[in-house]
Amino acid sequence: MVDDGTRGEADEREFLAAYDPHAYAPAAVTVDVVAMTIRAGEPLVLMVRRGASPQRGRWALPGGFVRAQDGPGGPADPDLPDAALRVLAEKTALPATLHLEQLGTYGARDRDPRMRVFSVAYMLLAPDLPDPGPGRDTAEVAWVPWRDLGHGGTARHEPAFDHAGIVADAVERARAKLEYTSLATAFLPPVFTITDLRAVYEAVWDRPLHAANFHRKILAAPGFVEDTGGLADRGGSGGGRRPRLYRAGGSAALHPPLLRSAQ
Amino acid sequence: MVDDGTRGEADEREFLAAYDPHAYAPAAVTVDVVAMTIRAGEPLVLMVRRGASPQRGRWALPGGFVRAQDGPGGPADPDLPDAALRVLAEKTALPATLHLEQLGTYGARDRDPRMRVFSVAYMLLAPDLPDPGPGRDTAEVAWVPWRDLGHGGTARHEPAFDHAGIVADAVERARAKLEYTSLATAFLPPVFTITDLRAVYEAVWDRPLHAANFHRKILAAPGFVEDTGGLADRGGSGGGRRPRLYRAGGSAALHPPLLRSAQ
DNA sequence: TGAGTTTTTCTCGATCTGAGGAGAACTTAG
DNA sequence: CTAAGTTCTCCTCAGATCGAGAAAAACTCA
Repeated sequence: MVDDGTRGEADEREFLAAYDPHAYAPAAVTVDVVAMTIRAGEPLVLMVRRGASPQRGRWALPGGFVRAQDGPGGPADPDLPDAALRVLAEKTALPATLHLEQLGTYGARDRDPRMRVFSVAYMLLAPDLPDPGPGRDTAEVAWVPWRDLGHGGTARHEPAFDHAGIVADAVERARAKLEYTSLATAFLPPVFTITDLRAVYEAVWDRPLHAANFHRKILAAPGFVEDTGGLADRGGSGGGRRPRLYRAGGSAALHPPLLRSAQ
Repeated sequence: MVDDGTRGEADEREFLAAYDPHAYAPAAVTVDVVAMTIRAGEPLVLMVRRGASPQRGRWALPGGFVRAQDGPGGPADPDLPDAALRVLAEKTALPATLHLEQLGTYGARDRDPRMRVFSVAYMLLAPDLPDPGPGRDTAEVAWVPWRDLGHGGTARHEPAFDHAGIVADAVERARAKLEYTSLATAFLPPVFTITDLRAVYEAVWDRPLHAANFHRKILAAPGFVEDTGGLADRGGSGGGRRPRLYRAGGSAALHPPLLRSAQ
C-alpha cells in the first residue's frame, strides 16, 4: 500500500531540512583526476605540488570543487564528467582524444583535516601529452612516474591526503581493464603499430610479453584493431622491417581476453 | 618551485569561502544501495515504493543522506560504506554475510528535481533474505525481479529518477565480475554445492551452462571453492545423487576466468 | 655486401574447451 | 525388492588455443 498525504510531505520536509545549510556543518563535493599517460615506456600520472597548507609542498591529484549551482564563479557543472574535465583543463591542456571513466568516490571522515570532503575520482587515459605549463593557481604541475607514488616503502614522492591510495586504485583498474577491454588504445595516437600496443601492455603490467604470441592474439581478437593498409615511415635507429599501421577497432570488450597471468 | 605564503593562504581561504553554506545553494550527498539476491533462480533487487512526491508510488532504490557531521539526527558516518549499511538497515534486516562494493556516483544536474543531489551507489550481494517488513518511513519495501526494472520497453515497474540506469549498471557489473572473480559465492550461504553455484551463474547471466564442463572448470580454478568433506542431506523431490558440499575458497580472482561468451 | 634489427609468419607439443557419453548414487513408483 | 527416473560426477575425444622457439621478410647501417 502507498502511504500518501502527511507521510509523504513529512518525507519531503525532512529532505530539505536535513540539508538546510544552516543546520549542518558544510561538506564539499570535489572531483580529483588521475590523468595517466605513457612516455618512453614509463607510465606517468599528472600531479600538482600543493602551494597551500595543509600538506604544503606535497604532490596531490589535480582536482577541485564541483559546481553544484550557477554562481559567481561560473555556471554549474552539468554532470560529474564535465567537472572532471573542467578542473583538469585548469591545470594542463587537454588532448584531442582521451578516455575518461569514473574510478570511485572517497569520503572517509578524516581524509581532509579542514572539512568533510567527498571526492569523486576520475581516471583519464591519454596519449603522450606535452608538459604542462604551471596553472593559474598552482605552484607546480608535473608528470610523475607511477612507481614513485606508491604507499610508503621506496616511494620518492609521498602524495598528500589519501591520494596515494587513489592512484593505486587507478593503476589496478588500468591493469585489470587491459586484460578484457581494448582500453590500451587510449594511450596511443589514432594510428599505431602492434609493437606500440605491446609497449603499452608491457609498461602498464611492468613485464615483458612474447612479441610473436602477442601479435597473434591481437589480430585474433575481433574488432580490437583494424588495418589501415599503411606502413610506418621508419628510419629511426636500429633498423628493422617497417611495421603495419593499425587504428583502434570498434569493440570495447576483448574476446578472448589477454590475461596478465599468461605470457 | 613552491609558491608559498600569500598564495597558499589565499588558496585555503578560497577553499572555505567557496563552500560557505550561505554563498551557495545546497547540494546533497546521498547513498543508494542496489541490494541483490537470488531466490528460486530469479535475481531480485530490493526496491522501496516512494511514499512522497515527486514520483510518488514508483519504485526507488533504498537510500538516504550521508551524515557528514555529528548532528541532531545521529553521529556522522565514518565512511561511505557505513552510510550504505546504515540506510539499508533502516529498510530491511541485514544478512550475516554480505558483499558490499561501490558502484559509482551519479550527479547529473537534473536527476532530482528538488536540488542538486550526488548519489554514491553501492551494490550489495547477499544470500536469499527474508522478506522485509515495512520500514519506519517507507510505505512498501519489496524484492523486485531485475527483468521488471529495465529501461522502458517491457518493464513492468519503471523506477523513479535515474534508478533504472543505476540498477542496469549494477546488473552489468555483477555479470562482468562473475567472469573474473569468485563473487558468485556472495549469493550463496556458507556451504553450498557446485550445482548451487552454477544456478547463480545461470540466473545472473540468464542462460544455461553445461553442467559437466562447469563442474570441471570450478574445480580447476585454484582457491575458488574448497571441499568441506560433507555431502548434502537431500531427500527433496526428484531424487539424485547427494552432491558434495563446498565453501568459498580464499582467492578473489579467477584463473582462468569463466567467460560469458563461452559455454 | 653483410651484419644486425625489427616485424611477421610458421611450427609443434602441451594444454584447454565444448560436447556428449556413461557411471555413481540417490529417490520414487510399483 | 526391482525398475525407472533424476542428479551428480567423471571420462573421452576432436578441435581450438597457448607458450616457446625458429625462421622468413623487410629494413638500416657500416
